[in-house]
Amino acid sequence: MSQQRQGSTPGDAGGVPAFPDLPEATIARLPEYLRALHHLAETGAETVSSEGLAAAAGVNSAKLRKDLSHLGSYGTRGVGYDVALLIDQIEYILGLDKNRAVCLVGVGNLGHALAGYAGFASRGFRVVALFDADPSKVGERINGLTVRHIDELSEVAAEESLAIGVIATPPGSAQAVADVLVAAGVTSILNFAPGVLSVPPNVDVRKVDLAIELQILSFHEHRKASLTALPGGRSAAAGNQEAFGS
Amino acid sequence: MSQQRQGSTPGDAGGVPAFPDLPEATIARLPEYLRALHHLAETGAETVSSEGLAAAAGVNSAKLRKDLSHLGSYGTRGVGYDVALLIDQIEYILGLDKNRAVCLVGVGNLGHALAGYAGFASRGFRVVALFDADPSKVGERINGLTVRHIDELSEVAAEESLAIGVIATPPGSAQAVADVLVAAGVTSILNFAPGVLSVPPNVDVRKVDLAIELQILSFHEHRKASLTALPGGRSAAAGNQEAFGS
DNA sequence: CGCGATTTGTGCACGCCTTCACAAGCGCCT
DNA sequence: AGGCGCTTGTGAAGGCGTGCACAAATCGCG
Repeated sequence: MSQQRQGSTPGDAGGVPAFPDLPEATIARLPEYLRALHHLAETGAETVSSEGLAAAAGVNSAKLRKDLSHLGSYGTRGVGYDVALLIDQIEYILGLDKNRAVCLVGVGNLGHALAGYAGFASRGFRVVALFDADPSKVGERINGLTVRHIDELSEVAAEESLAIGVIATPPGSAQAVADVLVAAGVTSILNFAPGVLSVPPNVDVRKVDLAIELQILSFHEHRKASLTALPGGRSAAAGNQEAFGS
Repeated sequence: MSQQRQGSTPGDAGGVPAFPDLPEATIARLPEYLRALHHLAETGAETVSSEGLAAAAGVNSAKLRKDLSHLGSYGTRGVGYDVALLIDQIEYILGLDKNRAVCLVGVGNLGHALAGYAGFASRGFRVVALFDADPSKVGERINGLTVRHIDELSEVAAEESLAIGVIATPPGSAQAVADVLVAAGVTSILNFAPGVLSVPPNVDVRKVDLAIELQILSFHEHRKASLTALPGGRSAAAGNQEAFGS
């Protein structure tokens, strides 16, 4: 994933710290740390060691310390990290204090589920509008929202300041929907449709392809099967995660 | 993702080629190449150049050539790659010629959608069983399958030689379900529940966390917002993909 | 048969990320 | 007040992945 970044924004206004220049790999892990921290906060923990948090997030403790060091020194040597403070910091960096509005296009099988997915609301995202191109779906109510026709997208975007759009349409419609989203001013897209989207350079696209995940697992199955059929009964370990007392 | 691998399996039985030692990054891209190749095959193309296939898959052509070179020389200089041959090769490597059986645990909001997701069946995976712990869900019919109680999982696994399990339960149940799957002999797990799973080293886990994807996009929104508020109106490009004439 | 156009396969250099190992800093206990 | 144990933050090394640039190979045409 070849994201690139360059703004270190040295002297900035207000009391907010300058926007740090985080490695992409770190960014991808921050949400995982955040989830683990929320879990710890619920159990009443005031502080965590890098070792403890790393275990809860399924990573190496050195990696975790380096990641957190990129956003400043919020730990205390000999003690650990202040859970509440770290949560605030990560949420600020991720921009989750904005309670971002998300719209979803494509209310088919998958879109239906996403519209009702509790994990979005509980982690700072509000699904504010549902769209579909199929007239027979327009008007349907899902989880308190009414499905609207995709032609209304630009109007809604103007009212709600939509920044993030989710595409859950069949592959053939994905590019057209992306074009509509971009035209409406959406600058971040989460795409569940297989295929490559073409968007302007200022728009971010992340892709989730469920079949690809299965295919990768299938490869490892194939590999494991061809290994166990051989002499050395090597354990052939692969990407696991550490324990996490449920 | 710290997968590791070591078996180059030098001299092997039968006519099948020795199992190559592919970089993890390459493996993750093979499914994307495969999808693009199928698309090309439908349009009647006999051969593709690395440039053309790379564009269709949204990657650099040099990267594509290096990836393909890892699985052997299946291209012809001056001509390109044989589409049908390459499809067979990639499907063999990914183990998709086995038509793998998949079971799904957790028939809630998301699980319901996954059970009916057409993208699985169309790409070599058969969802053969649905499970849930909630007695009120057991017996429900979804897409031609009947939801069974999770206690029956081990019996079904014995009949169907299940290798891949999908977890779509609430976070609190995910670890328990993983334990059941592992006990039943499942060695690959696709986990949609937030949190870290603890499994034996021979079991592969891939995680898909929809909220994390949104959080990463939210970060980029935050970054872009703090950049546009500054002097140099840099374009601030990020991970896009190339065109793909639909 | 030879030549030019085209495209693959790959050696090499560069940069990012991970991991180790340790110095610096903090709190607690005596 | 001093010392001791614990934990963070980071310098340095190594590995992995990417992309360039070019040699090697193949086809088609005259």
